[in-house]
Amino acid sequence: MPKEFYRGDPARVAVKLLGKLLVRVYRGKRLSGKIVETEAYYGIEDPASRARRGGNLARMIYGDVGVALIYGVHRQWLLNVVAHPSSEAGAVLIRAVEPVEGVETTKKLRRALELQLLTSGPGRLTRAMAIDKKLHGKPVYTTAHGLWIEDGEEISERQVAVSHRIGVTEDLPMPLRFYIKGNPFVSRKTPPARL
DNA sequence: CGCCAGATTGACT
DNA sequence: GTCAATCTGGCGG
Repeated sequence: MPKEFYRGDPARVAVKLLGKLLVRVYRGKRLSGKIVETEAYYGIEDPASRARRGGNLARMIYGDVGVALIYGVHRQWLLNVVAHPSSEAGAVLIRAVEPVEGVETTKKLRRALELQLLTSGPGRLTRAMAIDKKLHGKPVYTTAHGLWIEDGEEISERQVAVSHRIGVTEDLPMPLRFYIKGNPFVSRKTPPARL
């Protein structure tokens, strides 16, 4: 996807990412997965955003679009892509993918788990696709760094389900999690009641 | 350098 | 269902 794809409201970009193919080249092989679950995050006005904590991540959320923003939490790596309209702030968290290419390699990275558990969760998919801090800050609109997003399946509006974001302690009033209805690779947890 | 909170996961009372 | 392991990033000293 070209860089301009990521210039838009984070929630809108999050929806557009559903069905796209996340591609990682690992040891010369293509690992890929169809994106089936995303969440949108905003700037400091968003209580769940890393931007609120300041520092480098905040600068990146307010910075150039289309770059991978990867940070660690609970010993996992979380993959986001910076996405927002010009001179605003935001990012999209990739929460789950459906394995497409390189499933065997992916299984090794995750040590023989059920297929369904390989990539259905933000920490799971980064591990399964060997995505870590080395890719932090790299653009995903070129194939130059071994991580990018390709066009994929067309998803119609009625296949998209929305809910509140998962795991956040304080959410915004509007639902910002988007996933493909009925897809078995969507992470299972139910979103907590919002405040 | 030590402290704390957390966009999670998986093991277990 | 509950719960703690374990690590990153920000911040204070």
